Amino acid sequence: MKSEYHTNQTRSVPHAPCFVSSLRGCVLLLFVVIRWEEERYTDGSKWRFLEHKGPVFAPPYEPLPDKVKFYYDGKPMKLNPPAEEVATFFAKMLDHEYTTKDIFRKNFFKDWRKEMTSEEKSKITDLNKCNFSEMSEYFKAQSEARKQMSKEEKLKIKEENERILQEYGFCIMDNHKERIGNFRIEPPGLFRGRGDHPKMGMLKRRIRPEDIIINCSKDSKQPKPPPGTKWKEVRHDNKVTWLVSWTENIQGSIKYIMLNPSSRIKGEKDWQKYETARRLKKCVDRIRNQYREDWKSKEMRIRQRAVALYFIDKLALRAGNEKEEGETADTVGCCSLRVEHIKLYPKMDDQEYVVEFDFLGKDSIRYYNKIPVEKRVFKNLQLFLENKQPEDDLFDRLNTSILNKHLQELMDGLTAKVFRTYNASITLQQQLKELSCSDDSIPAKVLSYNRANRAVAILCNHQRAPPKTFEKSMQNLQTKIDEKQNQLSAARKQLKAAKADHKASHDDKTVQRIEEQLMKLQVQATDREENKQIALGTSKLNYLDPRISVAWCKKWGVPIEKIYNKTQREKFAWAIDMAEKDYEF
DNA sequence: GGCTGGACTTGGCACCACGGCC
DNA sequence: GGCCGTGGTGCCAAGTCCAGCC
Repeated sequence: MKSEYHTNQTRSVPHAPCFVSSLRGCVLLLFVVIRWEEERYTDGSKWRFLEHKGPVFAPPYEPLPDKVKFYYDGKPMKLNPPAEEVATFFAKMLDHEYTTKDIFRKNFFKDWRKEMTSEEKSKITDLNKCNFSEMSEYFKAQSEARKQMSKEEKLKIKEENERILQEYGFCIMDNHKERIGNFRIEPPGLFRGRGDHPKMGMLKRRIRPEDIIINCSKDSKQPKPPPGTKWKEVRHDNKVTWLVSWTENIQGSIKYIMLNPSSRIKGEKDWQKYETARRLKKCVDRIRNQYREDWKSKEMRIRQRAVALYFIDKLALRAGNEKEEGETADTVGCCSLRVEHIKLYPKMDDQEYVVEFDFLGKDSIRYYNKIPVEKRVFKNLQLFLENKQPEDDLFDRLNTSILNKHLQELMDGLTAKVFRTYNASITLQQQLKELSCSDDSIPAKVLSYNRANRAVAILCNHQRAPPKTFEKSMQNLQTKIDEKQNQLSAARKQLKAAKADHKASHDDKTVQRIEEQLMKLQVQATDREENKQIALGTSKLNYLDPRISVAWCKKWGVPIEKIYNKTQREKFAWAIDMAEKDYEF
């Protein structure tokens, strides 16, 4: 069996017919087509053979040493292991703001009490009387000790991790050895949602083998549960891509272990996504004309649909599914916008028909934007707002399902999120065309690339909190620039003097080298400053057709390593193989 | 047509290994 | 050789979308 496997490293065979363009030999070409035909199942199945070793469980709880005490109402109290474990979760977060929040404390205390013995329960009735500080100190000391470990000890841990990775981190799917994404089961702890989450502080319970569903092929060697335990179920469902699943107890949703982005199955899906977006490019004008027409429709539902689609297209808003109230943080997308999230200004400064958006989107990231819109859109919005309360839906005749059904009719495979992919990728391509300059040095070209990437991140509202070390690191960089400038003027002086004396010419090069170094630093500073509150990663990883970047690198002679790190190159191996310098999205 | 569960993608952030610098 | 800053990575939450059910 083993000799048939291709590892990621040795595999040079692309996953899709388009890869053919980058291949030279006919024999190889034939092989690609056959292999592709073989693996692209028409019956909806995702694989024929799947073998893996199952998940790695979180290490069991180790009770605290007796000297580390928990105090209730000033008196030491030894907790039983289950209650003690949950207490340690809280103690570990003591420095975090979370533990001061009412909801967090309330949820935690309620779930903690469930783990107590009846005796503990009757004693511990008020979280405010609990003192976790000794526990907290103990964990801080432990993490400090970990940092102070000797090289040998650190190496040993590293080797052990590597061993686990080798054993559990790979699977075999249809003749390929593939890297698994997240083969470790999430450890128990306190749930921390994002934003104002009503469930923050609840206990995320420990996952046991009895909770685990294994998915593998019948003819594979099945993973063994830890001694003395059983899996919940072993199934052989090749219509799905996951290897392991379990149900988490906070939302009752299912969690999965799936393959790494570098895997064939993920790469193919990614490629498909961008192909759908490219198909949208071909018919986007038609669709835009259509929704503009629909702004005039007699039917309210059609007008709403058309205005919502306009926002999704123009502003790259997310679809906005309905959410169960009280289960999650109150966030919205386009279809779930409420009256309170927009304000209309017939005139603002020198612009007409301005809409102001202010709402919390995915991950409770604020979306704030003021944009002028067409008069028709504006009038429609006024109509939608009539006789409504702030908490009413802006688009009361619309939801994502209605919208996506409509989109499906306009183009096969079209959904709301395709617009985000399309607009992100087309923006990158346009920006790169505008910003790139052949006279630029490599660092300047990379800055242009980052700026194009940044334009997309801004469009998609990918924000981040400024890094905690931002100010300091900017200062450090500025110091370096100042030093370099001094160095440069010194070198220039020297050169001038040398020239006057008709001395050696190699000093010329020294000046040049310093100039380059200085320019590099200045570019770095600009890039970092502009990037203060913008996160580039998400768009780079999920929205930008990597073939645009690969082609750009080839066209402008920028090494791909300057744009994609190793992991990203692995994820985008298909694109690196495929795209030539003239690739057009 | 609404509801729900399931599968899969997208998202920000904390943490830590690693490389550069003194 | 130790310190410091940072990029990369893992973590895991939170979206999207679809199928199947009634």
